[in-house]
Amino acid sequence: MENLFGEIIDQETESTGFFADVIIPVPIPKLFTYKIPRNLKDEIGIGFRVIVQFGQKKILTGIIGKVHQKPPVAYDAKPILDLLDNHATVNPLQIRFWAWMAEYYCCNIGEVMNAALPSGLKLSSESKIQLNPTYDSDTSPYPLDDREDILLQALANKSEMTYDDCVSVLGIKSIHGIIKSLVIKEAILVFEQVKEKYSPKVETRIRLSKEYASDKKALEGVFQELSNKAKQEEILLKYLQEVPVYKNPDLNTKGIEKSVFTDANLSASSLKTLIKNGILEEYKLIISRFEKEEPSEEEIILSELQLDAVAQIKTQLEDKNTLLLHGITGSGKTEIYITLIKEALAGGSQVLLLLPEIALTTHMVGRLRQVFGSDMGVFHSKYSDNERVEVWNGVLSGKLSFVVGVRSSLFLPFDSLGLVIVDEEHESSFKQYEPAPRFQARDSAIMLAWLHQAKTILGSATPSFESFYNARTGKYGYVSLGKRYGEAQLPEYHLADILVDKKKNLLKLDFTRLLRESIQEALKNQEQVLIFQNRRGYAPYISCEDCGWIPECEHCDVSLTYHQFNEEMRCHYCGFKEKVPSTCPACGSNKLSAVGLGTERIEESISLLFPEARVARMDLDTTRSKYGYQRLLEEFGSGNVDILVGTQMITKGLDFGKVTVVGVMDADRILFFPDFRAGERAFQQITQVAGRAGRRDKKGKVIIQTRKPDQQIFHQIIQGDYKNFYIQEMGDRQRFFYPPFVKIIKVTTRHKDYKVAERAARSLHNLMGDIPVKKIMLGPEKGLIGKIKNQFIFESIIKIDKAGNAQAQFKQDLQSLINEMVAHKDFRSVRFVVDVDPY
DNA sequence: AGCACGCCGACT
DNA sequence: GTCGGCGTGCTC
Repeated sequence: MENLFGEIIDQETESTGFFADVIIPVPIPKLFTYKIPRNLKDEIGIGFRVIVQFGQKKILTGIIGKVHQKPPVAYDAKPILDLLDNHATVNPLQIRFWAWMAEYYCCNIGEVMNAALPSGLKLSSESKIQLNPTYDSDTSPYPLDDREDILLQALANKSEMTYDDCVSVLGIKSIHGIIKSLVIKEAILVFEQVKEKYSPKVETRIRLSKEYASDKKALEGVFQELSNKAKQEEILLKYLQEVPVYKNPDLNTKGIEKSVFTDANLSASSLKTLIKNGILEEYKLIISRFEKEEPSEEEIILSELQLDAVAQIKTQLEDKNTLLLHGITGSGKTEIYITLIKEALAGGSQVLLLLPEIALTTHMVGRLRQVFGSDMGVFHSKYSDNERVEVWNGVLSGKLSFVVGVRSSLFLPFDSLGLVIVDEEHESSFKQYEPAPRFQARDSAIMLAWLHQAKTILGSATPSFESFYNARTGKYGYVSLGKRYGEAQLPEYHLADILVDKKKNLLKLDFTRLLRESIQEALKNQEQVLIFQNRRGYAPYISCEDCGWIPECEHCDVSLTYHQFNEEMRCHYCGFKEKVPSTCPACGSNKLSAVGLGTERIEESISLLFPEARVARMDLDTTRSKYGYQRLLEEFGSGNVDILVGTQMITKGLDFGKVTVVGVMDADRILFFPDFRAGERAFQQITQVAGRAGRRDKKGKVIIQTRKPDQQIFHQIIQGDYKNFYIQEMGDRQRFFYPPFVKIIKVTTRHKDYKVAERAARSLHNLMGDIPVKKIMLGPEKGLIGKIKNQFIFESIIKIDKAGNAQAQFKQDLQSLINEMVAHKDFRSVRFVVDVDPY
């Protein structure tokens, strides 16, 4: 600013200038301040999507977090490049929710934004190159080398190329230097192409041109002209048949889908001619990806028990914000939910129902769809991005005031929630582990409800200890639904001792005699059987019978999982795979055998033991596709399958009357998992899968295979004695300082060098010890899996006093410790991950 | 997280 | 000699 005049002007623009603190989807713990161009000043506000440049070249979508007039002092703010919408995409309540989540779960708000916005609402930018129009190879003073020449010639045929295109044209991977050199030689230009990813679904429709639609005479004239053009006449007749415009000219506005003609095998070229001659016209209509369905008028009839529960829920929610609805499987929770949802909607509030992923394809959603029709949004993890954006926009526009969805539906743009329901609240899949934000959706839902001054209902047949504890201490309301709905009775449990059968030589392919006989009987009676084993694949690993050699992953500290179907061994942590060797690489023996049990192997065993039975398997591998799960369910429901083998998945939502036998292959595998929650989970999983047995007219049979049948937990499961199990386990939790008596934070340290990882973990651990907060620290220890993807892993567990703000205090100090550590030159490349309430 | 800048080994 | 490895510093 050399002249005075310029300086004055500059100061004036600065003092009256507007700035925006923008949330950027990058893991950096702050907002970034951009200048708001004068012409956008009046159109912009909190929650608007904007395009900004970040760094040298990246173009990103940001969300306005704050608008102010304070110019930054230390740097020059870049301008906001553009505004994407004329409305806020994210509301202020959401921004508060993001900020809370970032703080509570120790991550950056940008990471929350990344998880929250469907990627269809985030622009992507891609670097592309084009020919410099002023470039002329004949007059250019710079000679090109071979590669540059090849690239330039490839570019001559196209208007633009991406970096990836260049890589494939040249067949080498480092193209940056070549591009840079071409830019210097003024042969090409580099630019950033920004594209909106969401595209609405468009339907091509056909209608009569205006002049014929309302004018019968004119239309008759057309028919006369077409009298010798049979194909065109046929099309026109077809149209009039579908859309009787002469009866009601208004019908013409919507016309019909173009596909009607092609489906009827009418000539496409004649249709084209009619359009060209202006008799018909073609137009595009933006349509919804979701089919319209009318809500039913049907009245929900509640049993006396259910009515009573609804009344209790309402009374208790008068002075409690959160309530636990404890109802065993099949106790009719769905109807209770429907009643409460209807009432909340009638009062003008929005409603969110969270379900675990695997429960989302089951009959409950079907039932809700029947009742609420397309007024209900469904938010799936298997939905495409476009579908997600449509649900988002549906909520934003107020068209959808009720959404059923997985944990990420917490982020939808609700502005007036009245009720949040978390069903199957004990499910561990409500916790997100990777990537950040590592949030617990059930807990976050309670926070979200609080922000909206809404009520939360947690539903479960086997509540998490946290929730049950909160209910018993009066923090939450509590309503219990004791009886099974209808006539169904509790199943009959049997413990089958694997070791005893093995000694007596009665164990065949891992099936005890009791289980085999029970299956046989069910098959005879044409009843169905469920076999539960919470491990997919064929077998956990392969081992050499002679020397005990076990194949391990080269990059991770785990054994490779054996997949029989392609004779491959795979690492479930990094994806490394290898063919099964024919002989043991350690001793040369050819006695390599699979050890352990996966669903795939059980399926195989069943077809050997019961060759006449029709077997199916339900696990992650057989339900990957969008409708895979549903297809299997239908198959089983229709009776085309006698025995269904599966993981966790079969414990949810299977609601068929013909299952009389449920087998738990290996209860010990759940029970002896090295984790304080193992008992709780075993109780939940076994109870859940047992709940699938026996309905209406017949008592079911549940056979639990174990090597230690005399454990108390089995008797509590058999009695359905959740409360006593709880009281006993809680004694241990209190004695050994586990949740819900303390808050747990897990700090993971990762580095490719074992020594560095260990030293960094130790240093941080010691520093954490000095944080003045009441706590117990464990570790740092080598992770349960000591190495993943060539990174060595150490973990510290910190159990923090629940009282006061000890946890908040600790997290704050921890953050600055980590910053200190990372600033130290020895630990610069060490990764520290904080997981709050890791479970 | 990406990405640019900057300083040391094995190759046309 | 250079290409290209990844250490380190920054992003409004």
